Amino acid sequence: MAKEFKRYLVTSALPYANGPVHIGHLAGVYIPSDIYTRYLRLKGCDVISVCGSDEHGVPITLKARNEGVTPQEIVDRYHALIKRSFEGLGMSFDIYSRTSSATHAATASDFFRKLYAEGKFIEKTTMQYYDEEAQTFLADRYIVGTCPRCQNERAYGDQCEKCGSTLSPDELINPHSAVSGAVPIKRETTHWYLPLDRYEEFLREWILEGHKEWKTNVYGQCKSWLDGGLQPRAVSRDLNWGIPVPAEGAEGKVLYVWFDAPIGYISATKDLTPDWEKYWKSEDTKMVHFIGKDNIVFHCIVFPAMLKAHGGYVLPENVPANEFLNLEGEKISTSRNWAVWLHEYLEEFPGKEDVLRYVLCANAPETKDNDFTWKDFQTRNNSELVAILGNFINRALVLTQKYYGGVVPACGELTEYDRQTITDLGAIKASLERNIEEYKFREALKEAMNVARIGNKYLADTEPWKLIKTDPERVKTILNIALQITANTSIAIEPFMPFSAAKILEMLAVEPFGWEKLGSTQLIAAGHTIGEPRLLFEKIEDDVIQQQLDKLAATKEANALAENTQHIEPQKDNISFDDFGKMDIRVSTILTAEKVAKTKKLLKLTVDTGIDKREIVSGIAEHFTPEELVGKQVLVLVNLEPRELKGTLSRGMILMAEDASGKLRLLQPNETVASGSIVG
RNA sequence: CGCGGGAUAGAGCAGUUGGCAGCUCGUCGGGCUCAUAACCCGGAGGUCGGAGGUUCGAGUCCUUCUCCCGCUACCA
Repeated sequence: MAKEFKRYLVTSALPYANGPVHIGHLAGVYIPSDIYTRYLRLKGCDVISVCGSDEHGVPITLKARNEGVTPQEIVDRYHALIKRSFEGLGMSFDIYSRTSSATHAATASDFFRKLYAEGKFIEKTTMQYYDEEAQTFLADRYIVGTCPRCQNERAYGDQCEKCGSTLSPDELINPHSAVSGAVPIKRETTHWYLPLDRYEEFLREWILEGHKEWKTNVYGQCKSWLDGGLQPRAVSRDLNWGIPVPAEGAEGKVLYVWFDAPIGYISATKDLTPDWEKYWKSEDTKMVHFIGKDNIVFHCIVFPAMLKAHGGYVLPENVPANEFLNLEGEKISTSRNWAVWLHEYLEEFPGKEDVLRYVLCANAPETKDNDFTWKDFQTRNNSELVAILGNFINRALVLTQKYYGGVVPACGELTEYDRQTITDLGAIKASLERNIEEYKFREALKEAMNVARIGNKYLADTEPWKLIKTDPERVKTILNIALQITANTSIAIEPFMPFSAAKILEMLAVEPFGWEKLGSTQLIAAGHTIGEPRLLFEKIEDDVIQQQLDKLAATKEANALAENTQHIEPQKDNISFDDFGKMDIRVSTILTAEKVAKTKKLLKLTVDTGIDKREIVSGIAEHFTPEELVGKQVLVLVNLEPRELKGTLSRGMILMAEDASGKLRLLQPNETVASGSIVG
């Protein structure tokens, strides 16, 4: 049943070049991808691993505008930074390319041109919001206005975050551009669309029938999209940063990043080797995309549809998408600087590349979101890497130096216990292989560490330091086996911790063995002289961890400060006293409060307005618990047009003060007054 | 609103087709003293998110509810 493949093509999600790479990217995508690639190389497979910077798209142009530099300067800066830090971590891409390269421009253009010429696109003209001041069309998200449902003045063109309703830009009251603040106008624009619906049947068959082995999160997501019916998706945008659309009447239009970026995998391969077609166009190539969960749809639905439309390309054999990694309990956020940045880690923890690789793999979010904490980082280093792996290597080497001056003793007759140990060691290879090939890297890493566990147990049980006094001949066999196990650790951990694997080889003064030797007890010949033992890992002390925690605390403080000093909304237009008089605001008492089922933000309140007792639905559930509200006096606008929210008629509005960070506070009289008291 | 994923020992996770709840770390007790106070053995610790159902038997299958994350700007 398992298809035989002659070669492997491994891709890793292209990092977006508007910021550095952080531990979330590493745990989700790059570490698994590198483990997989190194494993295949070690086995002697024909494998290439490609990656590169994704350098187009609106956010980069906005960042450039904010900093007053060109988009090219932005991507140059981050491409260099990302590339360098990947190298520092030992990422073994065969090529790390970029989408602003000439090769990529040509590849992406050709790709588009072929689909265009063959009539694979459809053309649609629509009215889009245009910002005349910034001279740019605006994506839905960059239009801000008042929500027609809850009156929130900072609703986005696609959604109001306050009441949770899905919007279109047309529904916004008083829309303005988030880029310049200008009032946008409607302008006609034409775009090309890839009709994904035409590939629905093919995708359904290929994924739902053909790839039931994909991870549940990936398969489930695909099924959900396919069951919901696919829609045509625009492949072009009105923007001046990107690859120009190679078609009639396409001035000022570029390829949309989602169309452009995955083609980057192809152009990177072209930059790597003239033989690139072998990897992309032979049926016996196994292509694997390493991505994060937010990219599932693009790599499982959209890109395969593109490849299918083009024809001649292989489709991914698997897309092992990971979930997300949190940092100290909170979502990693580039804009809020809540992250551990790879380039900073490499500077602050020199020589500890493998520690990060280990911790991120051992705690990788393979089945659900996980949390990275510095405390856990320290524990894993101290009680796993130092205590189990480093310590075993050190014990074996130090004993050999002490008893035999560094010359490997000969292996004599084996005891039953020796044989059992060798059998246990031999079992690791198959299990390690199975786990890596099933993309279960966390489990695989544990298995690799078991080599050292076996070694520690072997030494503890055989006690050579005692036997040396009574049976020195037996000790030779014991240390020979201990050294063979040491050599095995180097093979087993290489995909995960290449720096440490190399150090072990160096200390043993031997050449790399290759994967197939894993489990062998004939790796080091008797009489061979080993090198000087050095410590493989060092303990990480509390103060080092504390420094990192302090750094994060400082970030948090800076964020809070920035939010408080954010710009104050400008004063609105004057209104007449009559206008003001139309508002009927009353002091009211909250009688009951409960969460509205199936919503995040809504609370259903019963209030005594003095006039009557009425129900009000309010989008404040994220700020107040029902319990703390009951009995409180609040100000209520009682003559607001009633509106139905989630099945309840809401009659009135609770008045709140909202600061720049979006936090809400109740407004109440400074001492209790009778319900129904008029405010004005 | 909808759809997808998740909830299992103090922490982090595994649990294949239903069949005696496991692993790593931590913790407690013991052993060892070659080793970076490291290593080895043993113990304690779980009503498997809540409720209901199917079954001789449910962590696993069904119904329902709650909470977290994603699908939705930056973003893996």
